[in-house]
Amino acid sequence: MARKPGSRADITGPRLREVALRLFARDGYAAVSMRQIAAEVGVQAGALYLYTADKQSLLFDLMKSHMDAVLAAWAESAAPEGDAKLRLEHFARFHIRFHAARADAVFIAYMEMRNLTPENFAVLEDLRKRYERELEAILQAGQAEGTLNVPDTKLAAMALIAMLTGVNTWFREGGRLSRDRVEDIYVDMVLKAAGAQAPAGSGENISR
Amino acid sequence: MARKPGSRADITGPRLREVALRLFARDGYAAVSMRQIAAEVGVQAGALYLYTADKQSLLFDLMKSHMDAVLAAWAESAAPEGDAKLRLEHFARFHIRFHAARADAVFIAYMEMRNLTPENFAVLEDLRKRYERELEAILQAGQAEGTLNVPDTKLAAMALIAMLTGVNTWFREGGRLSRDRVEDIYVDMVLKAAGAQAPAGSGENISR
DNA sequence: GTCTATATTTCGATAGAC
DNA sequence: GTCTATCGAAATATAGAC
Repeated sequence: MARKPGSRADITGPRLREVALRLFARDGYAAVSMRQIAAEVGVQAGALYLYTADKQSLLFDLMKSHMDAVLAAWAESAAPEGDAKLRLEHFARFHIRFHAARADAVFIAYMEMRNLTPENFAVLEDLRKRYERELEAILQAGQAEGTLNVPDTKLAAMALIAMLTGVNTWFREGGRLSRDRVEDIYVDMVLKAAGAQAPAGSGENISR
Repeated sequence: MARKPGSRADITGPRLREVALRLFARDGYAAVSMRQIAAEVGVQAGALYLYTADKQSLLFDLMKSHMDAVLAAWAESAAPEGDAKLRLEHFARFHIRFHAARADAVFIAYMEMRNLTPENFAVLEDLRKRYERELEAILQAGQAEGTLNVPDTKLAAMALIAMLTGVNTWFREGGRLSRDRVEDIYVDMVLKAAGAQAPAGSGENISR
């Protein structure tokens, strides 16, 4: 079986990124070798260096692309204005849905921070904080309005994001609860944790 | 400077474990070499194998010891009986305090699961679930009493633990908020998220 | 653009001297 | 019990042929 001598740069580039994303998420950056990635892409290890300067740049590009995508999607998410309770619910639903659709990238984005060089770490840290501040602004507005009640907006933002991102650590499609049901339950807990006055009927099971 | 030829097994064993815990937490299991550990312990790499069968056993022992310690400390924590709200507050405070005192072990315990062999993974997974079930039992009791209100006890248990454990990702001694203040804020959010009726005065800042 | 071949390091783990 | 020395495998990355 003769090997293909032709150029396939247009598909090898994207393939490299998608394979690396999957393997880094499954086994961890440090545990995955360039040879493993190359084998799954279908090229030799040396060929990968046509598409990435080195292994570190590959990790950084994946993580930066993810954070850029999160912030861009949030900016385009048609957030409601006014009532902070509605804005908080919108944020929670956005976060859960966006992150559910990109489980591998999410996992890498917060598991592999320590494998970044200091310079790359600083860039990602800044993007992450920018996202946190979006939530914090909602909590501050709610506090000012009196529709939300959190003891400390900065701390609450981190706590709520930790809770929401935690969905990814256990949720599997086809389990006991549907994706929509899980989303509703988390939204309920987030609103309560943020001190939103319980909506009518919240003493019973939430609808659906 | 002559090298010590004598036996120091009594201190090298514990030193190995404490160095490995610190380095695994900082750089990740896969990124730390036995040579690095040996260098910090102050022995040659080969000498480590007198105290551990291999690198995998070293990781597993650290993780299992941690989970055993969590469960033992919880069992001895003098949990109150009766009112589920008080039991939930006790759990939250226990969790934050115990985990704050063992940040490295906590970090490893949930970051390095994927680096365990399947057999070792199963053992740790079981211990982790046992701990989750302690919280779930409290939530179920509160649901039955009517003092707590969560849409799904199993899911709420995971969500609350994710939120509480998240403290470790950002808290540093000497920051804007004291350890006790952070604990109070998290307890407040946990109780609210679990649907505990707000205590008198919770509309203002909590005391302290 | 992809290949083979390889330079260079470093890895986990072991053997045998003392 | 710790050392030196080392095995065999695998790592990242590069050089040069085609």
